[in-house]
Amino acid sequence: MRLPIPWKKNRLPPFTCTNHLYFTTSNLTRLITMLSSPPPPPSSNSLASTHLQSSPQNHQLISILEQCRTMKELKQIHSQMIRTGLIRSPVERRRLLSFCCTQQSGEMDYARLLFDEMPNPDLFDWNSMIRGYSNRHFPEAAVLVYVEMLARGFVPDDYTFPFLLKAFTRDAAVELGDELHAHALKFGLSSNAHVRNALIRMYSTSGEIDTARELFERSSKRDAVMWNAMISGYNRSKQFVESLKLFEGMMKASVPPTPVTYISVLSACARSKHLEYGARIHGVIKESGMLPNLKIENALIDMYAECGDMDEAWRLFEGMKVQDVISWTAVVAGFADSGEIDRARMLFDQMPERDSISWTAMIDGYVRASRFKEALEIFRVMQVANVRPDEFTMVGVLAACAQLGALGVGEWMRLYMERNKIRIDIFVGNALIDMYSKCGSVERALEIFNMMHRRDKYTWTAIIMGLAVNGREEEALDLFSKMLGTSVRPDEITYIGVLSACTHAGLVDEGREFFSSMITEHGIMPNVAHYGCLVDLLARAGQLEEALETINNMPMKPNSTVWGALLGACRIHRDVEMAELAAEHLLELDPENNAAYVLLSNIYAKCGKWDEVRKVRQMMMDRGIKKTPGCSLIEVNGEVHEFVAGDRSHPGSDRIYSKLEEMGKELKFAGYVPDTSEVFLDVGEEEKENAVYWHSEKLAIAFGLISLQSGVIIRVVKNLRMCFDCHNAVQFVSAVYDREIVVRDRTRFHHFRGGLCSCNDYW
DNA sequence: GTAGGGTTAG
Repeated sequence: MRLPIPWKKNRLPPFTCTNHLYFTTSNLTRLITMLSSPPPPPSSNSLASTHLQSSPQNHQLISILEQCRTMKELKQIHSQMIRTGLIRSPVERRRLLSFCCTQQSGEMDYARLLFDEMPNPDLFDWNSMIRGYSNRHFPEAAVLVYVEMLARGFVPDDYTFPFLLKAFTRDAAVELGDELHAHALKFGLSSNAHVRNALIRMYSTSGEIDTARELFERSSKRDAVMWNAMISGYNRSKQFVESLKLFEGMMKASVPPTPVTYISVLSACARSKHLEYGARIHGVIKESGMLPNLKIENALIDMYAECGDMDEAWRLFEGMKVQDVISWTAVVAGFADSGEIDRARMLFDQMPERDSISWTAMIDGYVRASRFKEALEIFRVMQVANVRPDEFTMVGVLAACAQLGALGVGEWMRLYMERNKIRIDIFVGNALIDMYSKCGSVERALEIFNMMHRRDKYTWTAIIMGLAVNGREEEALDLFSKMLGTSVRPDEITYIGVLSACTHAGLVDEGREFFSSMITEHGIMPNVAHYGCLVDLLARAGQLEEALETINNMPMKPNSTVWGALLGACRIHRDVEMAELAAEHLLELDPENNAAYVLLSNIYAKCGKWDEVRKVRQMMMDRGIKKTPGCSLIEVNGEVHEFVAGDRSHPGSDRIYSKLEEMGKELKFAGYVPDTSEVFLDVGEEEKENAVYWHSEKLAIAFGLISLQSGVIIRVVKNLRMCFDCHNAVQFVSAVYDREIVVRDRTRFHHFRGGLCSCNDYW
């Protein structure tokens, strides 16, 4: 079939007029051919139905049908219609079908049954079916009906495509968009404004914003709706500057903006944090006489809140005659974002009505405020309130699980999603990979990665990072080279993952190579974090001088992470002189950095320089600097337990400490010697032993040994780096108690099994 | 006798 399609050749190759194979090879066409069948015989009951309709009983039924509100009522009416024979009237049948397809309460399964019973469905009925599936967000089902319709010899009209395309998700738009566009052209419908706007929307959904723009440009008449469609298309592709430019163009073309125009433009200002422009638009809106208007006011509140002007957002909110759930959510999210999380919570509790978006905004607020347990707690309350979480919600709670290292809760979330039919879309998939990686369950992370159909740079970055910190550096680098074979490009964060893989594995040469190919091959200029990785890589591998040289030659000012990396390596390599230099720079940049003091004193202590240790301690006291207390989390039965060193606040404390004592004996029997070289205090040997005995991770592990069945992996999350003694002790525990233990510390994972650690003592 | 554009969250 050759199609007379006037279209630019280089832009849309699959259906330009030169490609006449298109319709014969496509999936849709194959389906259409497969389904093609002779049309059903014409109905023979039209006369009868005319006769039936006139009975008084049927008149009554028809008027009840007109007022019908629920499916239950509809089904009753339907059965009566069958009894009286009214069902044979095509008009009344159609009314039943329309109800199912267009009403909120309508059911598409029932619609399909009705439709299949229709002797002669016409184009209106086919459109109704398509519209019904579309409204319920079943694009695939809508397309199938469309295909069936073509196979039965019907020709779509200018209603068909807007209905069909309305529900298109990104996947559907990518897969079928071009082909359906070709159909619209073939049927001569593409110049219809409704069809064209539907196509513009569809292309901006599939990411082909330039194609959308081309449709827009090629239109002879552009009304406000078309401008709006194009502006929101740019919003959808996150090209906010283009949205604003287009709005300017609309003004120049003297097309009067509608409320929707302003809502879209304000959204563009909000998301690009363009407060000044937003405020100007605010002025224009005031003059337009469109206010008060709930939706515009909501957009204004959102714009001010996102741009950080909470005073103005709050003023607007308070001045509103009516507020809806969107207005409330915008201020709650605004306060949460600006750091006033408790105020946000207070408002949240006052909300007259909360939907899943409001709950999600609150959950995300807690996550951003690093209050992860509260994020999980409010998710629980959300379920009590019987509000159904969606994909967005799950991303938030999974992030909380990731930070807490709460694998059990994370697993529960995944089951929950399965049971509640929450899809693993690309965002949820990425969040799951991150959660599993940060909980040390890299196998599960890989499972998710492998089942994802679509992967973006965040997907690849998450899995590369996950493998890198879990001691599977080679696989991380393998996946990175696989990533380079796809169309997804790495960004600066991906390279942090790649470089940390090299650091953890001590792959100095490879790391150097990646560092330079990042610049030469991908045009990514290294930032201070990349230099931090490079310094870490060199220093940890013992090339301290070279690391220092790198710092001195950096094109930007080194930050505390960079000096911290050098200082940390000095601890491993016991280089006091270099440590002093690094600490000096570090404290100059960040005088409050308690980790620097602690590291320096650790190094002095290791080298037996007790006078120096005392000096550092004195300095800390003089300056009022306190060591961040070590803190370890362990999850048991879905509850996260928290321990700090020497902690006795846990209800099971007595049992934990006696377990700890027993552990000490067992470990010593197996050859473990406490390594007190890093103890911060200059005290007697016995006290030092106690000091390391009571480190938070040992408490958490003792608790894990008591409360978790044998065979269950003990997983602990620690806020600081593990000390040498704990690392050594846990290796012994894994052998003596035959337990797999996973500890996530500040920088990486340690998987202990059979007396060995996945980090090969290189951390 | 049906329809097109929009806002709050990752």
